[in-house]
Amino acid sequence: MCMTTECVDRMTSEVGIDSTSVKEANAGRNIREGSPLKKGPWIKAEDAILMDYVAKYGEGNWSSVHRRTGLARCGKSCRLRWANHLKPDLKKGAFTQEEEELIIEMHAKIGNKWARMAAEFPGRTDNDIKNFWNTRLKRQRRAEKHMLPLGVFFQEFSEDKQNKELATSSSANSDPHLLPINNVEIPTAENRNFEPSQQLYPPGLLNIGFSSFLDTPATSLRDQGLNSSWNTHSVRSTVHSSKRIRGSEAWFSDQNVDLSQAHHQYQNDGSLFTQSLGFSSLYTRNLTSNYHPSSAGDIPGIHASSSEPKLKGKLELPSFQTPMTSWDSPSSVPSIESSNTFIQSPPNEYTDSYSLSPQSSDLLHAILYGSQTPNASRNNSHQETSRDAGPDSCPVLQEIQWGTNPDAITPSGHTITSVFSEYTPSSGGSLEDHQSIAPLMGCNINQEMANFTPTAGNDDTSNHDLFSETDMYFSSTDWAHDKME
DNA sequence: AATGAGGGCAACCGCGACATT
DNA sequence: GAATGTCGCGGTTGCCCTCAT
Repeated sequence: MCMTTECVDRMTSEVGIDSTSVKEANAGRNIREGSPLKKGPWIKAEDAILMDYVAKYGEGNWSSVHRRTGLARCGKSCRLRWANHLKPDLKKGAFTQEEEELIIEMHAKIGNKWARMAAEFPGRTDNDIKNFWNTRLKRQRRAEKHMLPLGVFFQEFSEDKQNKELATSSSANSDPHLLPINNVEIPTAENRNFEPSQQLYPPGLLNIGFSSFLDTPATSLRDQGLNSSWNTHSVRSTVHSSKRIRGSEAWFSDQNVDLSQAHHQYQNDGSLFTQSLGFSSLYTRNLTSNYHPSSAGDIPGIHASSSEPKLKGKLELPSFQTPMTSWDSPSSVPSIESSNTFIQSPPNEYTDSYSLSPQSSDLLHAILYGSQTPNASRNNSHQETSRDAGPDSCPVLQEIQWGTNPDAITPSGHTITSVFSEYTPSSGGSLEDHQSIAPLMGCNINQEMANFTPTAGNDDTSNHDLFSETDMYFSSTDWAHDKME
């Protein structure tokens, strides 16, 4: 279809739009594609035409915009432009802290349902929220690039131990595709197609203490003032969730926390377990209804010593979150971004309420903002560049120190200690004390790492392979290189 | 001052759901 | 019931700006 000058004149007169402005608006249309429709940035003249059209015909019938006004834009483009920019009640500007917190909470519950989220934010568009979230992911990925390759880290801690312990522990594992970390077996780099299948973890486990922390802007962590004691044994990272959960497994192991016991516990009382970690009841419901772990064996890649029941039921997944049935035979390999999103998007149904319980919200706040930390997201984004990957900004170090800072105050006035106390099961099970929860939260890592004993691959390359070559656990190897320099 | 990296944002694309013919 | 059109959603890309080196 060719929009001739005569056509434009005729149509614009019908609609009452100045034909000159239409001609002006249509200048520079996408000639290359041979399309009568224009692509790319909108100009004011186009906006004016579209606004006139909406004023006259109302929202909708986007496909007729081109027909009725001669505006060389497709209906979809018009709808998008209107919805994202021209709509009168749109709220522009940075997200407030409250909005950010709500986004985080909602994303934890419903995943990448931007439109549904936007419905809860008057004046905000799904695109706004999506961009906001993706920006966080970018930041997150950047932070990951600078984190410590744990192989190096572990080696530093265990060089003096591994030689004498290697013989006994390595003999315990005969699977060449698995590198044991104590009792936890981890697929080696040989399983290149392997991608952690996060949905096979208890959703809440992934969601609190790891991914939420992951979301925390680097400066938010740095600004907690927890930056004074960097040393060569400190981990520098915001760890990818898939890495973090793996680390947590090692921590469980190192803390003599038996995963099977832990899982038994939340099989018996999912709420206790999840709440102990600050999970909302939403996750509890998932744990108790869809997820029935009874031992570490329910978590692929963790090979418990006994046989266990498998996952029951099918978890509802966001569109991109293709379920995988096993660690080494993924039906698809989601991107890192997807993985992140996945982890942060437990496959839960939309619930009747977005709000976490006050207590879990407290813990969420504690995780996200630490001690009276002013939100440092976009306004400080430029301070969060690669410079923040320096020793002073080691997120995990801050996790460690944060974990040792019992007086950190949540926005609602609770100390970290009190929140932990509130959520720590008072008795029974292997998660009965802070010590067992702390590893989940990244606390006391020094001790645990110090206890860590590589049981295989006691050379540089094997660790390196495990933690960086796969691109799934650790995205960067340049940290060690930097460190050498 | 030049340059590259990263952040933020706008817009497009592909796909699926739904309505209409 | 099939074909077609429309709309909405989620994912991705590209551009521009800022900042650090």
